[in-house]
Amino acid sequence: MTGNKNQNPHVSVDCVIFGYAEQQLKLLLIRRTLQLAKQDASDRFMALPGDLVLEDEDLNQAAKRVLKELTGLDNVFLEQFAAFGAPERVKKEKDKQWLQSVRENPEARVITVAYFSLIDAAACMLLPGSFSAQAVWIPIREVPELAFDHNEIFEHALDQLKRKIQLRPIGFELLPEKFTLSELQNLYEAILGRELDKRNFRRKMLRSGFVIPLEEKQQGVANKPAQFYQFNRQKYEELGEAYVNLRLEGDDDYFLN
Amino acid sequence: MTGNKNQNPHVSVDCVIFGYAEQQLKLLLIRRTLQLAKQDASDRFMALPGDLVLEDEDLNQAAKRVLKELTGLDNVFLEQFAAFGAPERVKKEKDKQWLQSVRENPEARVITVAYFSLIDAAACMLLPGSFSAQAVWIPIREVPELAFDHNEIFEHALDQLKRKIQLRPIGFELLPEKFTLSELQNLYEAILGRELDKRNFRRKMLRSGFVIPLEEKQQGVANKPAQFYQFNRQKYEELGEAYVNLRLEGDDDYFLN
DNA sequence: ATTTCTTAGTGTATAAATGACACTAAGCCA
DNA sequence: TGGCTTAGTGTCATTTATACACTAAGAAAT
Repeated sequence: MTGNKNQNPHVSVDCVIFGYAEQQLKLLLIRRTLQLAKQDASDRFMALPGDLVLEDEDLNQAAKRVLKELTGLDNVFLEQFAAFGAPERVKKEKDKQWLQSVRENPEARVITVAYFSLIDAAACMLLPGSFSAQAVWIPIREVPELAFDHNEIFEHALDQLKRKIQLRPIGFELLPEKFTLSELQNLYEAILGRELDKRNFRRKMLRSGFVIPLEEKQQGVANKPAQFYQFNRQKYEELGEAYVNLRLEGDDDYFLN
Repeated sequence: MTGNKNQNPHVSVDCVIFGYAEQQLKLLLIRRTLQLAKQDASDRFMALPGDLVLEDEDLNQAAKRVLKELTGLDNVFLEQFAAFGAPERVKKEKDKQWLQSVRENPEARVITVAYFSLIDAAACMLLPGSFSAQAVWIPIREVPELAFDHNEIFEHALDQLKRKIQLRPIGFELLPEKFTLSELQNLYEAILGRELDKRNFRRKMLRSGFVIPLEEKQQGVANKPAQFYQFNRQKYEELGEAYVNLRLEGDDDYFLN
């Protein structure tokens, strides 16, 4: 965590950072380590990256700062999605030791504002620097028990992502500049946790106008080389905050008609 | 505001409470009055109902408490939608005097968690009691300059409502138990700020299964009496948090396909 | 050179939803 | 009885959704 001066000890931000690598959706977690290097219970839990908000800092700024310190990335998708403020959320036995080692007032109630972020995992070298901790990518199906109420926050973020991805073309944030439609489909399948029909998926994406084909094709693959595409950022920006129909077939969890 | 003991001076909740009456969508606001009855600048601004969170109180509880104290209503639609935490949000000149009269530490930065609520305005008699203030219903097109960043919070809530109403059948929360389809359409038009085709609207609502016809009809109206309907709460509960396609025609702000 | 393997890429038919549009029905009142 | 007002209804053309199976291209192995 950052230096202690000028922190607001009552409000923090936590970031649920999603990345996509090796055909899997992953979550960026911090492996907590106590300075004292003594093994204890509270050291066993990984946590979402987060920090107390500084006294003169906006919430969004604070989230950006956490993300930047950890990943080196700036100007990536980052959106507030909920505040968590149960009085007992930082008062569980499992978290006590760690809080004592790192907070001036470990008993204080802390309300946290949660953000979710989508990044191209390949484009970010992890900088464990200022967090005095290690950052690791964990596949979302393998997320262990986390510190505080971070499992709840993560689940909430994943729900959010599943919905939002069908209302706004944000999936592209997880991919590199150029990508194939199969990669894009794979990503959607990883997020939604179900398989999609290839032809319907391609039709939907192409008609939406958010993917534009490049001249380039894959090279040196042991099969028919795939066409590369690019995200249509201009159209995305014209969109503003509006929603788009990107609903994909078979989502009984979503639309029931 | 409630008694000062055990408040967390750093976190508040604010409620954007929508009601529907006289064919208009309205916002419930508090007319601030200083105990001292002296006229000053900060007294001119109305504000969203809100309060500091108590030390041992969950955020949702705090919002419920504010709503209950003000309207007497419990068990109504109330949903967190965003946190606002700009450092300067409580530091504008216009709000200073009022803060001094009501807060122990008027300089303190306050992060607020905003909720939006939908209630049947007719079912609630306003109880200005503990707020030492008057509550008033203001049509949403006539909302004046408000205290703090409350205009921003309100606009945000209204956006949210416009979208959400097309993804979940929450419009009914604003109506009495029994209502006519024309009333329902009117409500949607008031929220969305545009006119809808009567036949398409009725088809959509009836097919959705969220309205069920009653035996009863209007009485004593100077025209063909309308059928009464009821909201299908059972189907709503089965829905859980899932989204439904309730999109209405002509929403260029929403879906662009 | 031919075969094999693997992933890319394509089209159609049916069903359902959307959107545009105009007249009749019922009751009250003058 | 006629006039006023709001309720209530149906169709057609277009678009969208869904289910479904084969060919194309390249690399590697024989």
